[in-house]
Amino acid sequence: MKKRKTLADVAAAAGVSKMTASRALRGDKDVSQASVDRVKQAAQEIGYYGNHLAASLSSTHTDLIGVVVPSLENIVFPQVMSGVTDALKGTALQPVFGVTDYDPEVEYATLRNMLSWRPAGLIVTGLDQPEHSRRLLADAGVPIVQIMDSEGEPVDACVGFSHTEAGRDIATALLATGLRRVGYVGGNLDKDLRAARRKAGFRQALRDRGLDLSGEIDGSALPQGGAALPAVACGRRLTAELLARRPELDCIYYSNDDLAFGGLCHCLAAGIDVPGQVALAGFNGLGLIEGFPGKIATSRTARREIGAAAARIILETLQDPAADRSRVQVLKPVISLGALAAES
Amino acid sequence: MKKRKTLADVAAAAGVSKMTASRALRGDKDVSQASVDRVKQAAQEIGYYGNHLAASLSSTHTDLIGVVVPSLENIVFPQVMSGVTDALKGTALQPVFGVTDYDPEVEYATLRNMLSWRPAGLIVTGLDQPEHSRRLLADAGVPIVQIMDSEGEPVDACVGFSHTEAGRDIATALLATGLRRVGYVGGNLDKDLRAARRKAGFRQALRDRGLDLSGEIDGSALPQGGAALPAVACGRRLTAELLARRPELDCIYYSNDDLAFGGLCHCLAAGIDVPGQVALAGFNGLGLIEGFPGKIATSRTARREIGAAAARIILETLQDPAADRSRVQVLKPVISLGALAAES
DNA sequence: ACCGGTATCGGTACCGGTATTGATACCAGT
DNA sequence: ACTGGTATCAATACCGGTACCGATACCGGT
Repeated sequence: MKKRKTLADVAAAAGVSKMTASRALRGDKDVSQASVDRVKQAAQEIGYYGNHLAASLSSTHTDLIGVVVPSLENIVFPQVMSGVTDALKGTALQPVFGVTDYDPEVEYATLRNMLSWRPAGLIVTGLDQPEHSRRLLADAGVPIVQIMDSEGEPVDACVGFSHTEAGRDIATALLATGLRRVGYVGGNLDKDLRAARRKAGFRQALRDRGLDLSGEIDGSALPQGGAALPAVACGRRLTAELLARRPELDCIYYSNDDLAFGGLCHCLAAGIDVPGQVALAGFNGLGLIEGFPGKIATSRTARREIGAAAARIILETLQDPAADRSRVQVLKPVISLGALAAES
Repeated sequence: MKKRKTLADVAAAAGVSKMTASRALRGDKDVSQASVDRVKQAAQEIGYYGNHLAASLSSTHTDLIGVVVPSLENIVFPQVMSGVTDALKGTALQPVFGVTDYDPEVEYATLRNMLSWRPAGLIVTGLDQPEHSRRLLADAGVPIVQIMDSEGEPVDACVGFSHTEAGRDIATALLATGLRRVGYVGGNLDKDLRAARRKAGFRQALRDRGLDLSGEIDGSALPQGGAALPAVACGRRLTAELLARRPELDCIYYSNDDLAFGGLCHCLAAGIDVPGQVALAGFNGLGLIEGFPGKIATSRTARREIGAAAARIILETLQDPAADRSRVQVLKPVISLGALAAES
């Protein structure tokens, strides 16, 4: 392989100094149009494309925005990433993604790794990082936006909503339609702390009315904890099990839409009327729910918007670091009861 | 904000030279255990975490693997990314993701951008990059793996399968069960060239038997081209339209599983027996198909495996650039006919 | 012709690390 | 005591750009 082209090559080819070539390519001023043309022409001809490493080291700043999410398998997070990407389109900033698998240690390592690239800003999922991660973020010296949550103290800024409240709200809405014997189906509560808070909020709302969960089951009931199973299939199996044990349930709350949808599949196959016989409620408002309009109640989260809003906060903070804006931005999920609404 | 810690700070705190500190932190040899301990201790105390920009510029190599995918909205690509991430876990290499929105110009820009970070390798979706992008890849001087396809000449290596063949194969399998009046529902064929090739292969297989598509429809039939609609809902609407126009169809092939699933939703709601009255076939083998086991035929693509295999090829090439291995690795989709198989 | 101002360009010193080479200390062997 | 080898560390020269500042050329005004 031939040696990589450097700015010096471009400069030589264009017959100008390195400095002028640098300015010409970056569109700096103080360069004659003639020089700009010659330099760009030369760069084009020899196939030069710059070196971000050198540029960033020299200018002591990058155009990178680190985005840390817990998972790629749950479509919600790619959608958040999409929102970030879209909001950054047309700006100089560029997103870089990292995945933590819901593991705080992996998260810490990912954050350290990202910071060692000296990003211009960081978007991190969740507010409940362990102390050492929080300190890392606090000392980073760049705008930090925590997303998908609003319960707790953000390191810097945050965009999201209260999961406890989300659980409480949908419980309240469901109870208002007259449902009373409520069950719960969960995924991996031990790792997904936000799902756990939704459940807690949900349960709290039940208790506030003198009720409680009339039955529950989670992924650990399945072989290998159900980890190997696609979420939809998992929800289907868990629902079958739960309804076998507690046929009297008139409502099931799931930790997310995929599971809830699996539940619907079971009910359809088993001839159980939804929501007449048993109502189902999920979380997120995924596209697959539209397949059976109205069948599943859900809280529609604004994940693309959250990603976009986070990106915008970073952008604005970089433009005007002084301006003080509200640190917490709440984008509350919108409850959709589907067919239940008509019945109530 | 206090000034960022540098290696010099660590060295000063530990009472050694910059060089020794560098070696100690990287685990190089020729450093006494006592020094290593002191340096690590010092780094820990002052909260030093390195600067990849400087390190990479200095050593003229990075641990970055660029991964370029067309979309994040289709869960298939996050799964590919997951496969890459997993395969790279435990190695020094680190994936960086880029999204092109199926736009060749965006792709070109993304590739240039990635290359200017001097990655150690590149994983790119598809084999049909335009000429200038191909040249960029060919001249990059790092291992390149193109994925999700095997038709055409790879720049370097590739892992995937033939989409033409995939379309042909499922057509053949469907026809073998006696189906004859076959329709097609597509998404954005104009941009997704691989989906277009599947359709072409599918159609070719029909023609080889003296048949042809008995009806077809695509996203452009919907307001805004159906772009705003979730894929499942889109499939549902398109299926309704197509079956209204061509009620005689006994089979519909979709450009992917999401659309096919939408079709199933329509049929269930409309009381159309699947696959008895009309058989449905999708593409990918997504988890949501498991919701109604056997209802939808599909070609199960090994996308996680493809991502992992691509990552492994890069790893091996970096370890031993000389070793010549096969440049094309085919991971053929596995056809699953579901309930159709039993009937035939 | 001389002056100051503007437009354009180049030289130098870094950015924060690492590869390389050279220096130092200490030891055993003879 | 002297030599050679080994272990450990430090100094120097970059990596490929950019910030900063000084230099040059050219202009109109007087």
